[in-house]
Amino acid sequence: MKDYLAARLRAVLSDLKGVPDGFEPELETPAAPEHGDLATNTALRLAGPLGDSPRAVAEDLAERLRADVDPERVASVEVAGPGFINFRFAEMHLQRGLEEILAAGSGYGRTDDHAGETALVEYVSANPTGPLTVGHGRNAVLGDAIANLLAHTGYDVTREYYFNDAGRQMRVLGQSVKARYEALAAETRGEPAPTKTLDGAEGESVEVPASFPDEGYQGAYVTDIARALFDEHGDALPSEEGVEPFQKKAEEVLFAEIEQTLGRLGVDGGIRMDSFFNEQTLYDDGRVWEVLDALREAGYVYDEEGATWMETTRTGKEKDTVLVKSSGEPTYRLPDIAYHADKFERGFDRMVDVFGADHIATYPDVLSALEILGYDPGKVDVSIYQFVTLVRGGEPVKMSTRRATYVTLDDLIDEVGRAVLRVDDASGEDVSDEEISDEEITRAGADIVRFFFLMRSPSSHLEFDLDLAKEASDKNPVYYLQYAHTRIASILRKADEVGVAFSDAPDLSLLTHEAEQALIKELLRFPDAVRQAADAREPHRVATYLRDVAQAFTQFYAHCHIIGEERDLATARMHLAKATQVVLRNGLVDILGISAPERM
RNA sequence: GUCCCCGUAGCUCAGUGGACAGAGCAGUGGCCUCCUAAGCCGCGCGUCGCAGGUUCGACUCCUGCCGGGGACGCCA
Repeated sequence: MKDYLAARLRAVLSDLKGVPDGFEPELETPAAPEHGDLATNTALRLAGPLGDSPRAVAEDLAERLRADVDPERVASVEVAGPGFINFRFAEMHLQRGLEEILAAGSGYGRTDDHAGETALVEYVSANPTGPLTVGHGRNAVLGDAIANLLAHTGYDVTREYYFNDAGRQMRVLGQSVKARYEALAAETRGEPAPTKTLDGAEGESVEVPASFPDEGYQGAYVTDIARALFDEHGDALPSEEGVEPFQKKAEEVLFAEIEQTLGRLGVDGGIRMDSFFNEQTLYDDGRVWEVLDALREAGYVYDEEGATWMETTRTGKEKDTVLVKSSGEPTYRLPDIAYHADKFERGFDRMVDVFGADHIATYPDVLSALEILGYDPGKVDVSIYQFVTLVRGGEPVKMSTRRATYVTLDDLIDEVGRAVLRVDDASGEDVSDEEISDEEITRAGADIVRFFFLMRSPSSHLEFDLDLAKEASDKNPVYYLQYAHTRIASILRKADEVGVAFSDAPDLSLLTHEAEQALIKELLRFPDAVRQAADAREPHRVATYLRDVAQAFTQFYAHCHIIGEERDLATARMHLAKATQVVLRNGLVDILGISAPERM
């Protein structure tokens, strides 16, 4: 409808003299229902250029539009306030819209705005140095939902995970595992293992093997990996030579864990990446050096103090940036540039990077380097999200990966899932009436975790209130949406039992109640809501929208019955309920990645 | 010091330059012989951090300041 009215406005405006070139009419859904179903500010914006008062321009435009517009779609065109033009939908438009929703089914909400275009969404991208934490969770869920949104606007989407298994971090991890392994081997031989003390969590001291790196990873998982190696190989692994076998085993174990965690974090197999891109390949095939040469040829690179620098002062930064250290080893920025160049070479029309706020200072370098290399940085969107604070009992939980004071995503899913299903945390015993499986805990936990990550704007610091998340009550906002879906499922089951059936030709004109009309209008906004969320890369807009849908539905539910009503009315209302279910399901499952249960 | 994000109801947060600023929770008052009350209907709740500016119109854009968080490395 928005598109239709925008087209009619453009047509009417083309008859007028003095309209600025490239003028695009704007249409919005007014906050107050008495201002109609859609409104435009066109007259206000054109009053100046046309040299007339806004009211007069509005009256003129409204007059022309009334003659132009299809009366089966638009019931009224009125001028109001300082010069707004308010449109009211015709009943026939609502009926047809409802039919379209039901006909489209799981395809409703999708548009072909970007049909034929490809997009790459890069997210998670955590190096395998430990389990995924709550912080990674926001990245993973946000990236996944953004990828879903882009797919809904027609993009052919590739989901990619970028990692580096050859850098300093991984070497330190390998050393950490090796130290634990050697201590384990010594202990088994009954030899004393020398130890030393490091700073651990919250100012406490931690005793570690003497060979443990000062910057080593203190998490228990490191010892688990060492133990696994010891169980496999005994103390046969060379203790004097390199860390390769330890690093390799750690990577293998941790990557398997990461994939498993991602697999839990969503409906239908969870988050599944299409591709894992190893930074190391950029070294192996020399691409890193090709990029450096190209930047040098373009005149943006110089050598000083044994290091190689990029003149980022020429691209708007305070300082120049080191690309290659005096050790001959590139900083991470150079492979980042090469990686993005590779994305361009693969021919994507649109590239989205989902990064935490700590990357905010680095990506401008990558974008300006790309521009220097002749790529269009406008094709890259960097979606920055702010950090997550986990709040338990009103107090923030402090986290550090290295010192092992993190909360893993797995633990978060488990803790929340167990709590809402009332499985006793300590014993794992069900304290509810029914047997509860691990799958159910995962689903319940993941639904809530995903929703909490997706209900806020990415630019907003996210306060994850564990106590609220663990409440299986109306306080927990995700249930409001799921409950509306469940309720519809329940009604449709019941209606079937008493013999109210869907019809090929329902009389939808019977849906005249205020609550019915409001609900239909809400449902018809879905494609536009998806489009706006996709364009902004902001999934929380879908969550906000779905809340409005659920609310419109429960109001309809409170006022309008199905069972017990006259047959034709009952049938028409069933169709409306079904259409609502379609929207809730498509939004929850296909975009937010949250389950839409049949029963609760 | 420079840069980025945030500052909206008691709390957590929505709010595409528009018409009297919204939701949930918390508070409070009603509503289950009726398709799940995980619900519905009321009530109260605001110097939209402060001060300027742009605009017919600013919570929204610009500048400055104040407060909270983060980034500024030959770490990733």
